[in-house]
Amino acid sequence: MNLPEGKDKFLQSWGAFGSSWGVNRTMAQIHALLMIAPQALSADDIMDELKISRGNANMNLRALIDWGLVYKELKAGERKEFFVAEKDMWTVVKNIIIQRKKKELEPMLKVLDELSSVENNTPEAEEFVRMIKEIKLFSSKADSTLDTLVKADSNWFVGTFMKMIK
Amino acid sequence: MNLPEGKDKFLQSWGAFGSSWGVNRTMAQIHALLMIAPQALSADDIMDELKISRGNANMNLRALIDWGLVYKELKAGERKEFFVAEKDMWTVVKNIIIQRKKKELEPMLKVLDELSSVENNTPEAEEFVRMIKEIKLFSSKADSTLDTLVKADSNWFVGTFMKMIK
DNA sequence: ATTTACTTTCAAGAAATTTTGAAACTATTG
DNA sequence: CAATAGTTTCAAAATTTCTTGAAAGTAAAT
Repeated sequence: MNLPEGKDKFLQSWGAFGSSWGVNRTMAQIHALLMIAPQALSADDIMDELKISRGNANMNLRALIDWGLVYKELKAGERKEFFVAEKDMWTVVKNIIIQRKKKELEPMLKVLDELSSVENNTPEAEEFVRMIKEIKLFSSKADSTLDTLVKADSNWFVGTFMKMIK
Repeated sequence: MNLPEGKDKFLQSWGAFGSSWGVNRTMAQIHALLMIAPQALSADDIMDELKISRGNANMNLRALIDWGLVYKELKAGERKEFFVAEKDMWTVVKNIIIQRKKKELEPMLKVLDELSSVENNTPEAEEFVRMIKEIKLFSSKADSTLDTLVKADSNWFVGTFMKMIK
């Protein structure tokens, strides 16, 4: 396979993959494009390569920057902004975990906490509270596991953890 | 908070939570409803409680059964089918991992494998292949970590792993 | 073999999400 | 300060995803 074919296939697949992971197709594709780019790209480069509008490129780039997956780069003497991807996969995954934990898991934990104080006088209410508590216990464990994972460094993940579970 | 309020809040939140995790809102809500139900529910019960159509209920129930998150239950003397949720959270999460790994991670690994044989003669192609290989390495590790996790039993997860990383 | 009870399917409609593009905005240059 | 180069915003359009409901399907009961 040659480069243009390969690039295209990667952009396609990464886009599809991303969209099943809570990152929209274009956002994932911009990230993919920047990951394989040997140097920083401008908004226009990205619009050209992915055939997307300026607005779309801009909005998704901002989101990627928010998530810590892309950085702005200013080139001396150039007026435009250039963009580079965070290329370390461990950092990429870590940042995604941080964002999604904050936006999804933590609010859920808060709700579960409120719900575990539902009056449990009937058998139905009893079952409800029992189940909520089980879910809460499990979710808190997942939450703290993720905290630890995020604090751990890449070497720990690829080294110790992998050895341990093998 | 009383039971009806609590139930409602849980169904709402779990629906929203699910939809950011690749499970559609209704599918997550049906699962939530069945998790807190003290006994098996019929399709009509589910339609009533969630105010959804028969078709919707049926399709999402089938999907939940496919994923191993819900079971059919036949009651003696009853012609209708009843449904119960898998209530063990570890099994729930495990089954979701199995499904998503198969549908999302594994195809991606296959693509990455094909892409790592792109001709690398130019600097751009070299960077491409280098990056693809890094992503592939990382993804294979994630893949085998998930395999191990799925094989491990609940106690291992809540016990050993938690202790180790704490 | 017909009725009755229930389940499944799927095309069309509704809703949610994403994308566009042009106008507004900001900052640099001459 | 006017012109130029570039960025941001956001309402409307396009696309994708989900839901409905009625018709078709299945199978137990009479």
